[in-house]
Amino acid sequence: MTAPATARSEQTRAQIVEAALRLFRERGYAGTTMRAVAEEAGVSVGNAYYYFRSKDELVQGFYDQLAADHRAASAPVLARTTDLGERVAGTLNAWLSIAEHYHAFAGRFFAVAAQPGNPLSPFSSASHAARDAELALWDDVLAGSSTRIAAQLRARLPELLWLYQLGIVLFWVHDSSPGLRRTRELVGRSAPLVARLVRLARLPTLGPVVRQAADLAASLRGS
Amino acid sequence: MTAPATARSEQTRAQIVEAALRLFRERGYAGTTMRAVAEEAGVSVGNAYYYFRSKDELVQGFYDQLAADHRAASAPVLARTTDLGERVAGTLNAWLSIAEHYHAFAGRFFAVAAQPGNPLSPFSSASHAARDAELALWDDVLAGSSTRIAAQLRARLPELLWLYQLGIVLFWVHDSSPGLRRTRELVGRSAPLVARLVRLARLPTLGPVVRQAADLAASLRGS
DNA sequence: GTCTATAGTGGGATAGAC
DNA sequence: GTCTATCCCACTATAGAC
Repeated sequence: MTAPATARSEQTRAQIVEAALRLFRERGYAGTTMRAVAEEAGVSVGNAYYYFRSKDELVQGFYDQLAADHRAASAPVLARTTDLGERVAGTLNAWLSIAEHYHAFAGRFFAVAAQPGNPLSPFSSASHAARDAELALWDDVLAGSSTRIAAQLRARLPELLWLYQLGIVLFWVHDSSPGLRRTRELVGRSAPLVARLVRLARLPTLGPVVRQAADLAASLRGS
Repeated sequence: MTAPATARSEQTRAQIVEAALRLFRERGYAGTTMRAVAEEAGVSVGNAYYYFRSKDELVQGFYDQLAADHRAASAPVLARTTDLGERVAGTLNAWLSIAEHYHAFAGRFFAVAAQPGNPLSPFSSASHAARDAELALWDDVLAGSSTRIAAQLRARLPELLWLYQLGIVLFWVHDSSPGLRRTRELVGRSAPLVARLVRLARLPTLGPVVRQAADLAASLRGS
């Protein structure tokens, strides 16, 4: 992070991000120049680069904002029900609602974020704050549910659900159906399935598979 | 495709792709300029753009070549064994072997390919030839195996395995371990698990889950 | 440490002549 | 199909104001 802590710089930084997001929405990512962002924010180009090393990095603001909003938007559902399927679906739908506005340029954004080595990658250490927040959210989803979970699985599950979320996001990015109907449908169908699988994992017959899967999940760490 | 059919243009096109891939390997994607590609191929910049609408689109050549090579590289394993786990692992390892050379710039490449609307997206209609080839390959993997497969699942399975492959590729792209050890390990651990799950799907207890999962897979089509 | 202004480089992409 | 010339913009450099 290039984060200086003074109130003054915080404000300038926020202005720039805000201007950028507004222009991205209006003109798309490619159609928005750094000159335009700087002008819209009322700062010089050099100053914009003082806060963000590249145009790509401007979307970090979007990234951060999204992670914070997600938790807030999920709170109501998590307070309302203890059914795991509903909690999972609700958490994903909350994300879809807050991200909806940015669907048009999210593709470009996630393409940038998907690059290894890019600080915006969800796997990079620069994103670890946002990732940790999401993992904590998924832990809450589990903690408040009435479903009993196989012990082997419990520790790994927030991470697996986060990966599941990334899959949904990937689908969402490519979804051009009106009103994002297809993504909503995918959430509606997959969330109960996920909940069912978590429940099934307690079956003795499935012990070995679950163990194998848990080992696999463990070996994914530290990428 | 922008494909004119004359022998002359075919050749020019091939020259450009060849030059591009060589330079990508040597200098990486960002380090390779269109000017350099054109010069290396012995054509003008404008001419390079006549064949490829953007620098991104240049990697289509890589994409096509990879898909074709994959089938060829998989043939030996598929001829050698009928064990599903080994066939799956072998097919994935074959891909890793041929793609190894390009690992350094593959990240950039797949980031581009992940953009919706981009003709390089594995889900785009422009890539349907390469995708169909991969699906056919996965169908062969299943067809030549000794594992009996739940009927409901059989038709969807090539597609699901292709998605599984995309997941592996995504991991590979972010894998910076020496010799790509971690991806190899992931394949070694996950392939038997996949085979086991396919086998388990025949259990009567799992009927409903499998049906639900198959429905889900069916609803994914047509993205 | 925060910011402006300005001038410059390099490279992706395009227009239009041939 | 191919070229040359040109445009545009991300990004850098610099010098200085507060």
